[in-house]
Amino acid sequence: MNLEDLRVIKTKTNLQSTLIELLKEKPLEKVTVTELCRLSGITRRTFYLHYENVPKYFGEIIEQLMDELEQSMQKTTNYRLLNYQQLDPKMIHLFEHIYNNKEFYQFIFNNNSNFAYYEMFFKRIKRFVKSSMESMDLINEITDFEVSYQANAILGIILEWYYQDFQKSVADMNLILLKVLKL
Amino acid sequence: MNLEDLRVIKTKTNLQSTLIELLKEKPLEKVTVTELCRLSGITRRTFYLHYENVPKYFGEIIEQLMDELEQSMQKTTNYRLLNYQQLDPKMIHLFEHIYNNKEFYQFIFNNNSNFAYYEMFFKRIKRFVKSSMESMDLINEITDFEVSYQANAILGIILEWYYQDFQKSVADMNLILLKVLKL
DNA sequence: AACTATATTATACAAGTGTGTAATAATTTT
DNA sequence: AAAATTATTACACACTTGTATAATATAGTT
Repeated sequence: MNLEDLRVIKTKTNLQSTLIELLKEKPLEKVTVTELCRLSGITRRTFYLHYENVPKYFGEIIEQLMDELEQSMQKTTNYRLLNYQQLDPKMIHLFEHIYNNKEFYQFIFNNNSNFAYYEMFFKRIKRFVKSSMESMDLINEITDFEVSYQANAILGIILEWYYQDFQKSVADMNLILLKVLKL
Repeated sequence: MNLEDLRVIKTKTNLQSTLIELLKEKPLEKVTVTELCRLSGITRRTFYLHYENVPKYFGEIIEQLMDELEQSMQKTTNYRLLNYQQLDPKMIHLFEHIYNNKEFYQFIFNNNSNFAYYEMFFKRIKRFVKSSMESMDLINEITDFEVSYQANAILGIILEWYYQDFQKSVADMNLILLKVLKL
């Protein structure tokens, strides 16, 4: 038995590319299932066979982005997030990934966006922060509150970057994070 | 000329109380304008004369909640958020307010929620953190990045509290915040 | 109390939503 | 290559949405 039917793959890739195209013209909340399907050349019925609605569907695309985010962060396996003393240039990968995918992160932080997207982001950062903390501090137990605190703090910086329209360079963001962690 | 017509006040209070009632039965995304208006005894046309749609309308109610939040925080004007040395019992007002309005905060953090609600929350916490930081540190300039970092960090703790279904007591949360800020 | 302003209603319409059913077509399995 | 499986289609249905228009009712103003 195959993992995915060829037909399914075809419909899904069709849908995804037309959605990406549509999002260059209009915000997500203006994309209707009807239009998406008409442009993709598939029936609405088929869409609903796979997904609930447009925002939930977009959530799947965001999950793909989050996989890439995680890979970016894992490039810096041995980097210690809270080791303020030395600036590791590898650390730059997090902000680099975000900058390279600005458009998607703008959808996540957009006013009409779904909170679920933010949560996906949050969860991945938490995972990264947790392993960073654990590799640093082998003595004490790290609580979920500490992890959520640190992870969401970093997200706060990223949010601020977004609010300032990604004016700051990736290198600047790197320094800002280090400075703020030291605080 | 009056600030608000009596008729307007009547429709708005009607709508609000029926919405609150409806939200005890079903999630926000299942509330339709049609049902809301039928139960409120007003026409759909009237609803659209005042609001855009149900989620945006609910945003107005959240703004009211945010006003209450800000009042709670202002009760502790002289409390210094980052003064780790002494635990001020007044500080409890923040978590107290959240606990007393659990149901609303569950709507904000809910998976199908609008990111706009989170942002409203974030903005208020930022304002509080900014003034706290400014009253502490009169020498250095405080950047927006530092404020967003601290504010969202606190929101991270609140989010974790929500994930753990508000099991921890208000007093516990108070201690957790202090401990984590000291970290 | 009469006049003016405007909020609300009644009604209608084109469009989109989510779901059901049976027929058809493409893919996988044997 | 034939059979079995299942994704997709075609069509239909009740429902919701957002907007338009004219009539009505209710408030505020003089």
